[in-house]
Amino acid sequence: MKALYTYFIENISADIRGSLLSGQSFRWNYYQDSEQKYFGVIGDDLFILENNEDDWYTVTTTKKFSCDEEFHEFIGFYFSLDINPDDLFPAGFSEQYPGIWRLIKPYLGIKVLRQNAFETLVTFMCAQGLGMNIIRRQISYLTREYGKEHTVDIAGKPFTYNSFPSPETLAGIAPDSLQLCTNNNCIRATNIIKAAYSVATGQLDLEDLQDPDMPLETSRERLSAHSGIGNKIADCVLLFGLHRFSAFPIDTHVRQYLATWFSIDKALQSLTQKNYLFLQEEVSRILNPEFAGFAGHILFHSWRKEVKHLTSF
DNA sequence: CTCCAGGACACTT
DNA sequence: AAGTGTCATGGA
Repeated sequence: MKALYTYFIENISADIRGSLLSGQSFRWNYYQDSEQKYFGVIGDDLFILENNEDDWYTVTTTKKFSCDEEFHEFIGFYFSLDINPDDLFPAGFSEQYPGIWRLIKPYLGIKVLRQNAFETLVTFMCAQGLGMNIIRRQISYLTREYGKEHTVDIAGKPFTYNSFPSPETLAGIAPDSLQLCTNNNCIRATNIIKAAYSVATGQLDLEDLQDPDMPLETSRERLSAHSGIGNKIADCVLLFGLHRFSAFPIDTHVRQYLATWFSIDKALQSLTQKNYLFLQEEVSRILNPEFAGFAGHILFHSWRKEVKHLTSF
């Protein structure tokens, strides 16, 4: 049974809810159905974030920090607080696209989380061609089935949660077993097991890919060399799991907003390799290339919420 | 029954 | 190299 520790976040300038529940992680949820309280797992630790007032949060966690400073460093890293929000969109963006700016303004506090690379890799391999709700369910199955279980005493009641399964664990299971966690898709289960094996054996070194000095194209090629990983999933892993904020994944929603908001007609044509790269090139002229993916995630979420009115997260 | 969901890949030109 | 069709599965 793990112990709990309490820390405080004071005056944080970030949209915590939006960051946790905008489809970049599927490991966070409302706690006890409270809109002000979120819980999730980072590594082997449970985190419960409770919004007190405005930008103040109480954090209850199984992770013991040696001091307050270490806690804030951890939070700052996870929520990318080191990234200046003013750098995300180029100067003049709000004047050039006032209509879009009005829609995304409530979401400018959303941060791209610095998540674990392997988790992100598996998560987005699962996500292919599925809706958010189903993805969430699959990841939940996956962690419950193969992740190490922990129990913690919360107000006298035992609360269980699971770590994300390790590469070694996933590498060693049978496809027809994992299939339950991949919407009964055996091909996808096989691909995930292969990728996990590749990570477990060191053939795919995710630490390497995290190196900011490695060209983005090289990182992407290393990832998409694996079956089941194309441009889009590779870019998602780069952005959400390898902390490469320039990586700009293009999916069905992104295509829609590129066409509607930025009048890029080619966004609606078939997404061939050439067209995919062309669209990224176009985007690099609209957004700040260094943070294209970061800004793109804000646009993505705004589009889903404000235009499509989707409630899944 | 049709269409959609944070696509990938083999197979023609 | 580039474009086109196919695959896969559950949910609305």
